[in-house]
Parts: sequence; C-alpha cells; structure tokens
Amino acid sequence: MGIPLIWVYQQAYQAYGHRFWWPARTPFEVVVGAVLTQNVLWERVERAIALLEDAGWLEPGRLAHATPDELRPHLQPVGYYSRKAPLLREIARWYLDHRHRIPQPSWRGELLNIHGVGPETADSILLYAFHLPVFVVDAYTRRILSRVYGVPGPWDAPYDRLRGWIEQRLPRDVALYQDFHAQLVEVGKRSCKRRRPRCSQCPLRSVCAYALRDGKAFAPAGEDPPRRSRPREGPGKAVPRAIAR
DNA sequence: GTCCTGGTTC
DNA sequence: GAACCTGGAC
Repeated sequence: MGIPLIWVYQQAYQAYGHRFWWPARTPFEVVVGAVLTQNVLWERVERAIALLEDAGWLEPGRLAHATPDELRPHLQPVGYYSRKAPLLREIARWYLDHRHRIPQPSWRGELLNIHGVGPETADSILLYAFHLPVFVVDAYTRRILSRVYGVPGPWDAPYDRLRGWIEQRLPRDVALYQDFHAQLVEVGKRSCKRRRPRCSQCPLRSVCAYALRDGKAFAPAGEDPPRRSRPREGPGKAVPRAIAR
C-alpha cells in the first residue's frame, strides 16, 4: 500500500542532505533536550539549554542535585516548569547510573518508568544519545505520513503501533532512523505545517497523496491545495459529519 | 487580544 | 478531555 517508506526518506534527503541530528554536543545534552522539547518548539529549547549551560547545570552530577527553584529561571523559555524541573533532576540521576554502560534495549522500560518520560522522550534518548535502533515518532511524523499516504493507516494509532509500522518498513539502521526523523522534522517545519502546508515547496510533493490530490501533479508555486478552516490529517478522512450545522 | 502549538499525565 | 506553559501567528 502506497509508496515505499524509504522513498519518502530519499525525497527529503535529496532536498536537505544529511541532517547530522540531534543538535547537541554531548549525549547528556541530548537527554536534557529531549525533556525540554516536550510539547515545545526547538528554538525555545535552545534558549533554555543556553541558560542552563551558563549556570553550569549541564553537568549531570550537578543537575542530579538541583532543586526545582534553582532550575526554574532557566526553564522559563520552555515552560512546564513544575513538571520539567523535577524531571530533569530525576533523569540526570538515571543518566549518571547508565552513562558508562553498554546501551540495552531494556533501558526503554526504565526510562518509561520515570514520571514525565513518555515514549517519544524515551526513544529520542535511546536513538540519539545511545544509538539504539528505535524510530522516534512525533507530531511531525504523524502529520507528514498521514498526508503522504492518505486516509487508511496507523496515523492516529497509539505510539508503539505507528513506530512498529515504520520500523517494519525500514532496514534496522540507527543512522537511517536518526536522519529520517531529522528529515521529517525539517519537512514539518518548512513545508508540512499543521495549518497552511506549503505543498508547492515540499520535497515530498511528488509522492504525497495530499499534495497530489484532485489529480494535480502538484499545485504551482503560491497555489497550495485549497482548504476550509483547517486541513484535516489527510484528504478524505471519514469524519462522522453527524449533526453538522 | 485571542488562537494555536507540542508530549505527558490524570 | 483537560491541565501544564510559552511566544509566535493571526
């Protein structure tokens, strides 16, 4: 069903080149960034990381003993202070316990047991800090794949089901997983926006059901697919029209 | 000004 | 389905 997933990657790769993600200098910075970026755009994460670094909190040994009040001012750019401050301290402790060990798939369960770490955060850490082969699924992934492949698919399915769908269709390759996720982020930020996607400039336009719908090769520049109030997650999503007024 | 965004928990 | 938060888009 649909085009091979690897083609989607190749289309983006041809446009953007290798992304060399995750944007962090150390594995611990990956861990911190994975927490900070929960529900937050990366630009704000960068500001918070800079604040944390200037104050010396990017040392896992120090962060492991930070109090929420000490972290609060540095977390201002990313918000969610009440959740992320205690979480940073706890995940720093977990990192101290693991940083010199050989990464194990069982670490996923350990991370998920930390309050405030969900599947995306756990997988980001495993893939980018520890180079374990888990595909990171985020909002960009769901949105882009739902548009590229059209209606039927696990796009709204629970996290692990979509992750499995993706991993089944790709060679089990850490570098590919890393760069593919990075490409999806790039496509999501530049073109496949939630509102008003810019299909005419999207590297996936030639393989995307959403950009290709209505039989057009793709909309000419400046004429992206028409939409009503907001684009659904795919062309023909059978939403129960129910008591539409 | 108000709306909208994005992971996780309850 | 709402709460947690911010700052950019409208």
